[in-house]
Amino acid sequence: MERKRRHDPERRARIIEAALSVIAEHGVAGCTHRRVAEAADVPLGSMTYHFDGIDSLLAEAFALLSGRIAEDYRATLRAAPDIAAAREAVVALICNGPWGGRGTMTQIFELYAWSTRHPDHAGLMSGWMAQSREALEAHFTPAQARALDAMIEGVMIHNLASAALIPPEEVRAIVRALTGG
Amino acid sequence: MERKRRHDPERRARIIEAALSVIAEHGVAGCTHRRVAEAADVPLGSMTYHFDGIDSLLAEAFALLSGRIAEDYRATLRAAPDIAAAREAVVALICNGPWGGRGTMTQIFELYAWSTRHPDHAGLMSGWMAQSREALEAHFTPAQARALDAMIEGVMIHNLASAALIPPEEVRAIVRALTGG
DNA sequence: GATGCTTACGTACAAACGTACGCTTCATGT
DNA sequence: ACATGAAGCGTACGTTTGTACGTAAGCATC
Repeated sequence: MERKRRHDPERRARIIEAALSVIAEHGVAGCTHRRVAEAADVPLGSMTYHFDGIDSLLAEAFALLSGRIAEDYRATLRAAPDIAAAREAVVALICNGPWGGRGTMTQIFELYAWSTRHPDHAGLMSGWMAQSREALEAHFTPAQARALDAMIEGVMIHNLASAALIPPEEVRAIVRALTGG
Repeated sequence: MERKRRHDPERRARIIEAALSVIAEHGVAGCTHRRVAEAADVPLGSMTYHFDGIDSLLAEAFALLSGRIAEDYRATLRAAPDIAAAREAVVALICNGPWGGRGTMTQIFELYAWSTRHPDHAGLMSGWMAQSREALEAHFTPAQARALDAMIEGVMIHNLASAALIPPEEVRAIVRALTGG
């Protein structure tokens, strides 16, 4: 009988990471203890040891996802020195789109669906949006920030669905229209 | 031994309807034959009799959902006699929002997530968006239609997440900005 | 190296799942 | 009234699921 990797401090984090990738591939519907365990290369027993149940694992996974994306968002905008650059940053956010491939977008949809059905975790969605709005308000008025934020979301979804991407030039024009430039 | 309702021509449709409401409440993850059967008040056996499997039931349910929403969309826009009315129709679409309560939005997210993971049914999403874009193009230029379509999506999502709705006045301003009015 | 305490794992179990299939019921033609 | 075929249901089966729990490994202390 052989026991391996008893000491493995990254394990918990690796499980969460694995959960995200399982979600991307199989959705929340297919995110089972066993599948995640295999993806993370940990024994099944580790699942119930590290997490209180599948829902609590999902909650942590989604928290990681939203935190990560919000950070990306913030960083991109913070780097902009003036309004013109900020506008261009927004264009970049939209066009570089789902921050890491199609899978990320799937994860985001699953997050939306899941958090809508779990009022206890509604903060995942609203907090994230508050953060992105706040990041935008460093450069724009609150009303403009609201409009841009919604626009980013909407364009990304449409870009994902219809394969025919809205060209950057057009995105730029929209951003200009929304920010009175 | 008692047998009931052998003759029940609406049964198939009722099952699909029930599937949608189960999805709203439990997500695709919790959409099981048994739960749907109970919701539709039909015996479990009817599930496999009327549908080839759970995925094929989901596909039909989502098709119904998207068709229904697209129709709503089209009808609202078709009723507008001129540009000004069309703009107002768009505002109405956004503000009256999820066409039938929070549950509808959950269903839509689940549809997005599901169809993204099922390439065979990607047409559900892209077809719907094509339809709504087409409806918009009766009144606006293609570029404006794309922008409005994305905007509608984005604002609705944000309205759902953050409880603090974007006021109609502001929506009206955005629509005006996007359509050069 | 023996002891005791913490950490982590293997495994077993009940519940819930999707699905197949034989049998009942009904409508129809005679 | 009866036969017959189609339609629809009840049930049972093999899998997969989440989770609990006894037990083994690691580690500090002596």
